Amino acid sequence: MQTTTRLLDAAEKRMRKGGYNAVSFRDLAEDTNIKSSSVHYHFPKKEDLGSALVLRYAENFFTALEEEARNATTPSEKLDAYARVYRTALGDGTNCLCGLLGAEMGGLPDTLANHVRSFFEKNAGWLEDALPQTFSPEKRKKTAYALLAAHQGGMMLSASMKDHSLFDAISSTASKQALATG
Amino acid sequence: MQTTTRLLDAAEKRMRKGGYNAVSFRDLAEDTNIKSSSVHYHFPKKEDLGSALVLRYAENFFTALEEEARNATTPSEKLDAYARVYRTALGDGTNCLCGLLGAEMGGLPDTLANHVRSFFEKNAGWLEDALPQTFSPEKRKKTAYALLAAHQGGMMLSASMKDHSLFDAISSTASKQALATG
DNA sequence: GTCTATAATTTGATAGAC
DNA sequence: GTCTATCAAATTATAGAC
Repeated sequence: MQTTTRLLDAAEKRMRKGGYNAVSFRDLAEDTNIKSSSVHYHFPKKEDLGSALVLRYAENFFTALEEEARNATTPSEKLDAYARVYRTALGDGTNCLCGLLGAEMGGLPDTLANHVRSFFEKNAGWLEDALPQTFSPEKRKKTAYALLAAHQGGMMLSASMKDHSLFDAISSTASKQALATG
Repeated sequence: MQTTTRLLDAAEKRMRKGGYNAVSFRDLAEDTNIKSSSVHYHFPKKEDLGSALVLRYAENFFTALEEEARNATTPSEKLDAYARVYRTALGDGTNCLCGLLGAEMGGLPDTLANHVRSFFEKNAGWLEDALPQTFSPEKRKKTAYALLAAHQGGMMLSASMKDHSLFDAISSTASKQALATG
């Protein structure tokens, strides 16, 4: 496997545990069995590493979402697909990379922060499109952000309480409510 | 004002921007015009500082919640009071301290992590009690965590998108939905 | 692409004087 | 309680050889 990929894998694993400042070039060097100076060859500045990580994460996320929602036709099915992608990302119990970085936003380099905001905006946009066309545009926007907040909050809570079933309960409750209040 | 208090104020301001690892003893020393060695007198280890900070934050939160909900009788009024406390905490646009630390949970000292979990549990407990007694206990628990997730996620999103109105929209949407689906 | 070597800075923490 | 002085370790980053 490509060294760049292995570095991003190691960085994602660490960053999703403790955040941006919990990752060091030396840690990644040890994880991948190279020297920290070699890490700088792949990512000159830490900000470069962070940006690449968020961009890859976002790309993987929306690719998975497209795949998961391929056969979904109703809003309910689409929201289920959305929930499954988050649930898969939760995986072994780590928070969403962008949820974590979003929380640390005030301490991040600008370009990195913008990539994270972009991830949220694209999430909200996808959800808006997934909601019933019978909803007004304003209602769709509000509901989309409510769903995004529920899934981000649910993932953070589930990871921090070490209780995966919490996410499922929160996700299904929020989705059901979103469609019920047509 | 007490030095300990000024230190906690400075630490909270910094930690709510960039997280646990974004706060250093030297930063706090400069903020309060003392030396970093003096900061260690008040908080021997960084973990002590973090724990004291979370405990104070939680205490202030539930004191404010009790006060805000004093005259609330209906579930709707209670949820409004809950939302107002979060909205006040959002204040100038910084995330909830426990929401941020919850996201970083995997990189925190154990005692600190437990204090954060306790904050979430108490939040959920309060919400369970606030919901209509006509709801089943299981439904109250599920709905309580959905509301907690919505407010935590809403605060994170609102702070990171620099859009305060986002929180209001998310909060009111979630509360309305929670009570509508009786 | 990876290495050795190293610089410059930051960080958590302690000893002991006042 | 606060200070000076200091330490050991960690961290981001660069120069130059292979």
